[in-house]
Amino acid sequence: MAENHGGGGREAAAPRAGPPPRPTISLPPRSAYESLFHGGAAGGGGPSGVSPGPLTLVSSFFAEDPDSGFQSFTQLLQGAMNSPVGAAPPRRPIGQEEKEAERASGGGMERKEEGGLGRQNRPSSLEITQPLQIFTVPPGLSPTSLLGSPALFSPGLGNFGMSHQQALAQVTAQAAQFQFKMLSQAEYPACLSAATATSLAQDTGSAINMTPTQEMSTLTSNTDNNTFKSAEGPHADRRSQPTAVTVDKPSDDGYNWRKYGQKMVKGSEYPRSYYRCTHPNCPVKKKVEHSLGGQITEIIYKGQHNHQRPQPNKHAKEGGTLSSGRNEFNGNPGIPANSEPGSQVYPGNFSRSNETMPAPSASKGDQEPRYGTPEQLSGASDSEEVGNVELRTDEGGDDEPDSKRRNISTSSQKTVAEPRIIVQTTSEVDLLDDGYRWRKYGQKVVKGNPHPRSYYKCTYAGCNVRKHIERAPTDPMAVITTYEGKHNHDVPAARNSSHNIASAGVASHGLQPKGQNTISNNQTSIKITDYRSNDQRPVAVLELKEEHEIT
DNA sequence: AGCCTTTGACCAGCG
DNA sequence: TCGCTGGTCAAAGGC
Repeated sequence: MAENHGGGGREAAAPRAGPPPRPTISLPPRSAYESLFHGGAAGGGGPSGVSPGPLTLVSSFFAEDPDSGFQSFTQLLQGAMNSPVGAAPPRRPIGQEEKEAERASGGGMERKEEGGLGRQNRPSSLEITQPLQIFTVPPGLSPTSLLGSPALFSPGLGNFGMSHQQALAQVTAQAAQFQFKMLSQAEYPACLSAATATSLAQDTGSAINMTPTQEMSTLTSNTDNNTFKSAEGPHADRRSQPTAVTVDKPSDDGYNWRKYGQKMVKGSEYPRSYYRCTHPNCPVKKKVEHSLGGQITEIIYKGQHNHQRPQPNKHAKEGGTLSSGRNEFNGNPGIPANSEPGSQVYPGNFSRSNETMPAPSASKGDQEPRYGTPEQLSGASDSEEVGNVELRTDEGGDDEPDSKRRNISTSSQKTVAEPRIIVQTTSEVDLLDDGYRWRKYGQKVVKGNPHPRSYYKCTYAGCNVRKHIERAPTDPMAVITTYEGKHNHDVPAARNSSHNIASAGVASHGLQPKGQNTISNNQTSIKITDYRSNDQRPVAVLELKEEHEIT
């Protein structure tokens, strides 16, 4: 094994400064999510006539579910804080998180069902019919101030200290969790592990327009604290056992990969291998970090497969691994060809057989869902894998450091028990692609938020539309996008026609800021978006518009 | 023969 | 400009 791939000692493995612990998002009971997506009459149909105040509207947006213990947005947030699922307090001091993680680690990575995963009744319909909610911010109240206002997110319920970023993180986390629960409980046996559910969700993602994958990350972030309790039930005991990653064939994810490089990376004691999909013209690559023992410590996927997963050939040379079931979770998780760009991290416990994780299948339609059959689900459960899933976002640019931090924190500190699988897109711009072309002209790090807020200008000549993007401190996939101005041109054809499915996906979900064209120059549109969805569709969107007169 | 891995070298981005 | 670093190339060899 080449130690220093680059040779010449160029890749000195100087230990990197301790990474900031990963922020975690605690999750509320799923009912909150149902509230979110089943917003009833008040929010569902959109207010007609009188435009309600932000708080009113948002509250109605998140309420109305009879099953929900939370009747308002505020309560939703409150629920997040008190959620037994997200046992970790929302804004727990970082140090405490680590301590808890250590403590839990010592206790054996136990994961038990707690408070709801797989237990609560689920509505049968997973369809998100909630239209994009838009409300008008009264003049004089800027979106920023609105978002930053404790009153918006925690009126009267004791959460006044919460910043909008924190609230955003929680909201998105809740939305994500909602998805997961919906799927794992409504669609799958209670014993279905999180990863399994994810896989299934991915298979069914087109139908339900969302997948739980992202919330897995969220859930897994709790896993770091070992607060995530899987629905494994009797298998929980097994989880308490140290789970060494035994995925020694990182390419066994259903796709064919060719290794094209390996090198030591700074900050990691393990070599990193580079693979690319062997399918012609498929841009997908993945990076795999191994421990010296061959255990995978991290897998980072980048790009989207533009083809279906190769049909399994049980008589092929890899039949041995196939016979035990591929580690589908290792497959480019949820990166079907038509998924929007985005990034997810899928750290998780790999089963002892390392091949049992069902994975999202890129294939749909006529192709039988290999990865989602009840048989597989049971198999997955029996194999004790999954359940420990942490979804993190990782985009090329700004989040790269975060990825590295995770790498250190989990791989080094948690040994190699939980490889993280990351799906990485190429850039923040891609992630937030709205069809237009943007040039980044600045970014700024805001105190309290490890993710810089980035500023973009429309590159079209004469167009002065700008947008800036801010990520929730706890979850970079939770994004606040603020548009300023109105495009004086159409969406560039190239982007429209072929850029990526992201645009289409976003557009189809109301994220494509079509409204932008209707936004006057003196209008600001803010979107709070959680892109954490396996098909890269937003799982939660809150759009605010600020209109103010030009005097 | 074709595909894969290995591995030294090169390149580009960034501070 | 320079050094560091991550990512990639491509020749060589193995299966």
